Amino acid sequence: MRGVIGEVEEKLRAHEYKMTPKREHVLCVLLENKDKHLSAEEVYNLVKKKVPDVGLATVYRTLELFSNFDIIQSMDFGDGRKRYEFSTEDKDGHRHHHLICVKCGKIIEMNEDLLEDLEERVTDTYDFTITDHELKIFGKCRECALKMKKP
Amino acid sequence: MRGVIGEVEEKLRAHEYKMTPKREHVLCVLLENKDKHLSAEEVYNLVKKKVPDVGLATVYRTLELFSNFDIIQSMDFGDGRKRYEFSTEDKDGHRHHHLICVKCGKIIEMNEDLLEDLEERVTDTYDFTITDHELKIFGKCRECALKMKKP
DNA sequence: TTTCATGCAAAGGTTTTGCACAGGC
DNA sequence: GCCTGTGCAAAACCTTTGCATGAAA
Repeated sequence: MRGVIGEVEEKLRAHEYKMTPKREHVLCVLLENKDKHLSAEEVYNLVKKKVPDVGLATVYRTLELFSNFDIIQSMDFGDGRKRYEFSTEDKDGHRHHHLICVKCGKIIEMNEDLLEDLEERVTDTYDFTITDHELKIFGKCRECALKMKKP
Repeated sequence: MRGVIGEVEEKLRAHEYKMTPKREHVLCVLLENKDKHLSAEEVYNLVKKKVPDVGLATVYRTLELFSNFDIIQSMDFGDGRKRYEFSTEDKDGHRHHHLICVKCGKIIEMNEDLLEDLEERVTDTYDFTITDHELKIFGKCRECALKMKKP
């Protein structure tokens, strides 16, 4: 885990930014919540627990900074706020994808890269140079699907 | 084209809403810009050209109304505002997908439904009942890819 | 007359920005 | 001392809501 912080520090330093204690706390919160998709305010509240004198603006600025260097990813599930997640990209730099339950809002991650052949077809058909893709699948998770059967 | 307006009118009436002149203008603007992905404000400005006394709130309310009845679709390309498009869904109710040029912002539509086998795999693996999906592919369009070669 | 639609202005929620101060090199 | 990072508050931005007016059935 320490190693990750070091890596990020290097990435930042390479662009003339420093790894400050506040930034480290933001990063830690994101690392401790790899499975979640935190909003800026959620990150803010979690950081505040450790460092009460942090400002919301700093959190926003830090998230933007991390996002610019692909340390974290910002995403949007259509609820009016951005959500952030520590980047666990594969070697191709692709995001992983999400199953979004329209009933309970649960978000399930798919780590597979299932779109390779699709990419090929797109590249051929549209003459489009793909750098990334994002797939959201909406539906009902098992629990909610079961609930629906017994109303 | 007239037929479309009639269809929408029916859909609305089925839910006890009326097709008013303002709503019709909003619909027309969306029909006339099927290929674009207009923001609420862009719709507002276009409607204003025809009916100067329209209010922004009405446009928002109308877009919300149409959206609820799947007459139009709202989507999000990550630029902080929702965009709207007249629904040209296929029979399965699936959205079509988008290629988003990260250089010029151009959005190219893919009307194909390329994800059928993927859906099967997801259903099997995650026990997830899919109702819809949304795929965004980021990259460079041909023009921008060419520009990049001669800097 | 009763109901729904609308314009305007205000409020709401999220994110960004301006500015002065603090802190490390 | 200089430069970056930071907190606070204000602003900006998109969207929603309240309310009184207006149109329609």
